[in-house]
Amino acid sequence: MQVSRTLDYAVRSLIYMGGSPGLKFSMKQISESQHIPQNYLAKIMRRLVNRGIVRSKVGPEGGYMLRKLPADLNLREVYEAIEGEIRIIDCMDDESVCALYENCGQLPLWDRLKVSMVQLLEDTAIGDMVEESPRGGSGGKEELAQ
Amino acid sequence: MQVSRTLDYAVRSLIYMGGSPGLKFSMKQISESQHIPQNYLAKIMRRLVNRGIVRSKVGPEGGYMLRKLPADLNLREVYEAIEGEIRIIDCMDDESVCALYENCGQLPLWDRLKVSMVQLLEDTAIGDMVEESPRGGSGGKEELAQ
DNA sequence: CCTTCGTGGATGTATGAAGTTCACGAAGCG
DNA sequence: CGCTTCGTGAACTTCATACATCCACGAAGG
Repeated sequence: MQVSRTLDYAVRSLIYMGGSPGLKFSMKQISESQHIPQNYLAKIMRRLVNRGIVRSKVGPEGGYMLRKLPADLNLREVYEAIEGEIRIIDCMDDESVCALYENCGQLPLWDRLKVSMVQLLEDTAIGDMVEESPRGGSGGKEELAQ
Repeated sequence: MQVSRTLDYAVRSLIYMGGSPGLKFSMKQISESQHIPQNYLAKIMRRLVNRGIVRSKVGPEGGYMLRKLPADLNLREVYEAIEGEIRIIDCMDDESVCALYENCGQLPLWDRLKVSMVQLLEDTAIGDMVEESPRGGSGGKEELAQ
């Protein structure tokens, strides 16, 4: 019942970027400042790009930009971009998994847990986390997006 | 961010036992009715025994019994017996894990998530789940404890 | 046309969950 | 007493997947 390091990396990166909204960040900038292996970060960023959370630009002066204001980007979107649909237990939406599905007393609990989790994630924006970050995400030394 | 199958097994077994409080169940009874490999169930049951959640009896006519009424056994106890202390992310109580600990904006989120999770688990008893189980846990064909 | 830098896919690795095996000893029963 | 039942404890195997690396490719700016 833990959050993956991959999600941690993604959130970290977005908080960093959210510290200077409107700026563009190279993979190197992000990976070095956030202590994330660059090649691995590349894979994570692609998921965020595919989900429309960040915009990418290739070539010299390339990098990534948030597509939304940090205050409008909630954690549920990020979670789902990285982990896929939220599910607490395998059988949750797929009764073929478990022989006891029809007679399962624990499903309601896991469902309540999921609902409260989704609620919390939805109510939290990257912007909120930027503010809770002592140094407020990135430092502002980045170049302006073209 | 999923519950382990092991925890699922533990909860299942306890719901089953909670269906007939005061009765004793052999490992075979539990493993067969709940579709859990018997040798693996043995390992799970030992954790529940060590945590004082169930009582065991060895030898012929041996088996397991709940030590509490199902209504008094909450899910947090069970969770912690199986998974250890609840933590959403590795760095949660151990700042040595992460270089960014002091400057981390996401910790408050994971902490809120943990708190709400603990709350929910604590507020749910095995007894509640027995009632939500269509057939109400075990069927009542078990022998009385001596 | 040379360099920069993200893309996409293939590949490697290591950890932990899930499951198995087995020798042991407690305890009921004849 | 001796046989059988049945949980105990530890060692061991298997397998999936999270995490990470590598590299050839192509877009784009100077």
